[in-house]
Amino acid sequence: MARRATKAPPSSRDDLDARKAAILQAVVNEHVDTAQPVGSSSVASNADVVVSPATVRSEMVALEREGYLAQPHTSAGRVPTDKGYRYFVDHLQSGVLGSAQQHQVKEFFANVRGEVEDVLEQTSMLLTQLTSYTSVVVGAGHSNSTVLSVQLVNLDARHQLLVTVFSDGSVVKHSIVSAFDVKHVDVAEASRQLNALLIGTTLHTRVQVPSRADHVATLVRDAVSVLHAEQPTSDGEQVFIGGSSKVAEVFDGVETVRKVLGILEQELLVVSLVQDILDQGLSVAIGAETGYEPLSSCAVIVAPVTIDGLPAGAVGLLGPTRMKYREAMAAAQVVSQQLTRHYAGDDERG
Amino acid sequence: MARRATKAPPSSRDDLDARKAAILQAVVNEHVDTAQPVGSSSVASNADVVVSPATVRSEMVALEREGYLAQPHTSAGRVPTDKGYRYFVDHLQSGVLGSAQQHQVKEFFANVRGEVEDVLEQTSMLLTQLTSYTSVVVGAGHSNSTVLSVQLVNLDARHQLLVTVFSDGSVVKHSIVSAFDVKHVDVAEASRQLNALLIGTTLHTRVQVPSRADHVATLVRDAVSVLHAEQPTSDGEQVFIGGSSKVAEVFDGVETVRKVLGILEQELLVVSLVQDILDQGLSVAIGAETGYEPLSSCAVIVAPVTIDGLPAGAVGLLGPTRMKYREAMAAAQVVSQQLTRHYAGDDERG
DNA sequence: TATTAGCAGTCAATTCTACCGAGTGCCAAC
DNA sequence: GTTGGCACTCGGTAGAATTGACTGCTAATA
Repeated sequence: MARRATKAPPSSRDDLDARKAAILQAVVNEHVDTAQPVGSSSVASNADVVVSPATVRSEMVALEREGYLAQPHTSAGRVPTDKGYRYFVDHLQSGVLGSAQQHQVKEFFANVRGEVEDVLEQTSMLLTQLTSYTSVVVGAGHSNSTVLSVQLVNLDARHQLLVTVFSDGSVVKHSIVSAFDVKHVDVAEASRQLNALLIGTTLHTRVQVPSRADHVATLVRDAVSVLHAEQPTSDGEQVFIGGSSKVAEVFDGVETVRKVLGILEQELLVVSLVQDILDQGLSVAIGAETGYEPLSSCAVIVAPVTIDGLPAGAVGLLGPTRMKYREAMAAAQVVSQQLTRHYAGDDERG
Repeated sequence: MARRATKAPPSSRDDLDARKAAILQAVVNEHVDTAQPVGSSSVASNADVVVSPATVRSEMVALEREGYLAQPHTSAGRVPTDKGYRYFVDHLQSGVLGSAQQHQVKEFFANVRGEVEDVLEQTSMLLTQLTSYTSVVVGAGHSNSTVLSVQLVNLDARHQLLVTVFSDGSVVKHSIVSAFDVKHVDVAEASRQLNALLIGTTLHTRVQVPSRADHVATLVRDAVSVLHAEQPTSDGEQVFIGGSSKVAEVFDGVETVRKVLGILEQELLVVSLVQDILDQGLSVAIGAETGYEPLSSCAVIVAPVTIDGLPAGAVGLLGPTRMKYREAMAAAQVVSQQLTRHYAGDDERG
């Protein structure tokens, strides 16, 4: 077990000597291409590997023992494990987008207009087009935004609608059911008071609500509480998922397809999946790293989007562990950067 | 071809005598259950068919000639064609929901609160739970609604947000990019004028915009045009799709799954699919009747939702042509009725 | 000592064959 | 018109044989 290294010492626990690394990379590249287990001879024919198949074989035995490769069955080639992909990704020199794709991205961001929601949704489609993987775009919640305006509107005597505009350009509505018939003048007055109370605050800000028992005060209290109640569930993040049909293209087993779609259906879960990966400081989660068993054969690539240096969402790509990491990561990165720049107060505002 | 009928005359072009009908129904029922071609003997053992397999066989030959059944290959049983399913559906005595499911629906509608969007989304989940099929809920556009309130909000000097509240409780926002720096007082004044102009109108109403060249008038013109521009694309309908992962459960071929998911991704297309079926006065579209080739092995069940007698959306279910029509149609019908009742000005307002 | 060629062994995938059996169409009998 | 009987068809399955892409091991080599 404890063999002494001669030239390139496997310095610590997670480093392979140059030859093993080259072999591992060859295996990953080949397997991503063909979806088949790869054998020693095809590795040996790789330009970066200058030894014979026999040597490759003995190295592969070592790589398997160390958990980077696995063998589906005795007389088959090797397949990368999650750990193998992890090593591959960690030692990947970041790629660049093909020029056609770069052009496509440029063109896209030069031409998008409209509401943030539309831009984000279209961005997700763009990502899917670029990579052929399912994409996710998460828009930030308005927890950092301040209130620009609130307005109470009478739907009928018992039902009011609270419309709040935030500084990030998002608009939310909340309906209020009153226990008493509300007069128009009261709504107008409550609206006025709410504006005075809330403009400039965030959802976190504690505000002093009137404690009187009259109709207007009750309306104001109800409005504030319904607005601030939004907190716990979700911060109003928006999720846009593009190309879920790619799931059926990219995974083989129907069972896998079902499980992955089942995850994608739950938007809150997708948000926290992306968030968790970012929180761990990762840009890729492979297999079990995603934290969700149904995604054990998936890899998720994420890239944060910021506005004025603050986190403001993320873009993501979901594919099989056997995915084209270099290209996909490049795409995610470029798009997230462009998106960041697009909202850097530059010109357009959603 | 022109055979004279003795007892139950096949009155016109689309009617089968009682025996053929019984056989067709038996085939459909069996096939829906087993997903296998159905043979003469298993049909003959059905309680509603009182003849021998040999007789069944000769009838099945006739049914095949008339296009109700098909034979995958010579020595296999029969499978219903789209036409066969169509006959089956047309002559289906409407079923009722199981009591457990009825209870579930009651409970659901007794407890839902909140914004229309949330209710509709949850309704779609309910439908999926009830039937195990993918469900679609389409919320009406606000083409019939009147404007309750409009408000212009300054995001910054060059960007304004137009927030419009409709009588159906929906809120839409539109962003406006100004060619000049806008003062707050101008925004307030424009807001006032817009309210005077638009309250009570629908999106179809022609309004008289000021033709002056000053900043306020320009803002008002921009706001009106951006609001009315919404028309052509979509009426602001909302689509909620639940249980798209069921697609992978219910269809066998990965290719079919991909095609169907590809359709479901295009929300506008889903809206018009549902709308087309309703416009044809149908409640079920089978195979080619859907009008979309990728859905050729699908059936779509729809049921309209009304508010005050006016169409206000629809619920739908998408499954394989080989689907449990009775149960699914019952579910769609019950849910659409409950939804209609729920918004019949009863108590809660979204 | 590291590398390599050679070789025997393993095992999934493929092909072939035979066969079974579900189901048909036809026909003669009822 | 209905039925039982019968020969026929043909997809699906099961088993055996074959293939071939691998491996691990070992002995020779640099």
